[in-house]
Amino acid sequence: MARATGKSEAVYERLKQDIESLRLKPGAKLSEIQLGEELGASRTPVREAIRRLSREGLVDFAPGELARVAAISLGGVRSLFEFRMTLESEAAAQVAAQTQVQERALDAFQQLLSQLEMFEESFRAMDAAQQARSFQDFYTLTESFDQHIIAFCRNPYLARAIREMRSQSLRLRHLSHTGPSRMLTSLDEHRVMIKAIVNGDSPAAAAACRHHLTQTLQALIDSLIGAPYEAGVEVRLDSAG
Amino acid sequence: MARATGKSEAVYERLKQDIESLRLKPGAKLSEIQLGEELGASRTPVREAIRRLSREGLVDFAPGELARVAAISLGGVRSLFEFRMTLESEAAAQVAAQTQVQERALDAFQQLLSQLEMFEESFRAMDAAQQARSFQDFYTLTESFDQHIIAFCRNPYLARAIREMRSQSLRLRHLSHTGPSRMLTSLDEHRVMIKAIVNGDSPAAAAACRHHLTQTLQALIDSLIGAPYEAGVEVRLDSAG
DNA sequence: GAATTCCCAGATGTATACAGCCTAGCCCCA
DNA sequence: TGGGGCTAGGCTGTATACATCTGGGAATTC
Repeated sequence: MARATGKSEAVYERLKQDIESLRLKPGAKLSEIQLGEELGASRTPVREAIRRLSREGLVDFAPGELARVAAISLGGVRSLFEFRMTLESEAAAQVAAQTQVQERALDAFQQLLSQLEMFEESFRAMDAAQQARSFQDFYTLTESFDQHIIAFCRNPYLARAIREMRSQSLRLRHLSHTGPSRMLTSLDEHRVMIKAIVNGDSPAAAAACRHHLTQTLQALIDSLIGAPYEAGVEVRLDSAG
Repeated sequence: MARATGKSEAVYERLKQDIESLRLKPGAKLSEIQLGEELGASRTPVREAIRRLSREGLVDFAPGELARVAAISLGGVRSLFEFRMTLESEAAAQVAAQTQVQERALDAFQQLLSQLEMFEESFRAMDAAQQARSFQDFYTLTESFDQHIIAFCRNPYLARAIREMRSQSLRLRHLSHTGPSRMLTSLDEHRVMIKAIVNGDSPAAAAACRHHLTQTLQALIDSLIGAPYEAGVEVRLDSAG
């Protein structure tokens, strides 16, 4: 049964979603047998999925021991964002250079810019309740930006590394409950990044990217320290990782 | 038979060595069954090892198809070095900052510096034949530098990414046949990097690292273009990757 | 009462069996 | 002689069996 979309892939996607959405909490035991029974697969595909998730940092795994959903620690979050800064500022710079020579890239980001400015305008006109309700559109927009960066980053290693770090970031988002105020500043930050990219200004794009990630990290940390047991999820406030 | 050093690990290490040393040539077929028989293991550990190697870029693997030793292309080599530049210049900068606050780090690099200067001095005194014969010591020294960077890089994601890129670089080394002239300039470049790190000068460390990798890439490319079939290994000169 | 030791349920590592898919090579036909 | 279809072999994906090990709790001892 060697189908293109095999069971291993299905188990992987399912587990990834469950971990990203915090449906599976950090520290939860991941028994191959139990998961296999739950997801209707045997141990082999489950095993493979767990290994893949382990390399993406969503699962803590040591040979011979029980695999567990990766813990979340303040130090780990800092490290993650620091690394993302290294990767994504470089990617932003490369993409900015790319828009000057590849029309498709320029078009894509110009279109994204106008989408963002339209949304930003209507968003600013909303009251707080409406703003809070449109957070899904906000996420769709920012995710679209990330996808563009990955898609137009011509270095495949860099693109893959960024993609692999995304899963962890997505999980953290579910702990931070971004409010309307942060959404507004984040929209600003995105606008600055996109403009730099469209203008082909690599240093500005890199700087804007670093700034955005710094602000996002700060908002996240404030959120974590303010409510370290949000949604029943423990966040270790030590400096490990 | 779940020993601490399991068969999966053994198969992985063995395959990795065989690929790095070009004993297994790019494009060589990696059949799970055949490898299992050769290495005295069953398909399961071999499977796992192949997946791990695929992640490190040493194996080209697509679901349902035969896994093959990763091809080497000029474009791929460029991408690899560009990515290494992103990672390692950042790490060098971080480690430079580290030596100012952590005595162990400072000591380690000062010791490495004196080792390198001693070797450099004696190396310059050798004739060409002697220099060519001491290339193993040269490699030991430069690898020691890489290990120090990884060991004292406080960001675990960055450290892991650098470590995972090393296997591919090691394989490429076997194609370039670094000569005494390049060894000398490489020693210089390393001395500059280490001095910047010891002095705690992060920007200088990053710049020196970029310079070193640029020079190394150039030497490698010259070598590849000059003899693209070195050791019976085909190097694709297209721009893929 | 606390620490230590022993023990067993359950988990992992590995081997092997079975089912579908891909490929390569041969044969047949125009 | 060249091209297309067919068959056979081997390969991967998945399931399951077996040996060994982990680790968590109960009983025991100081």
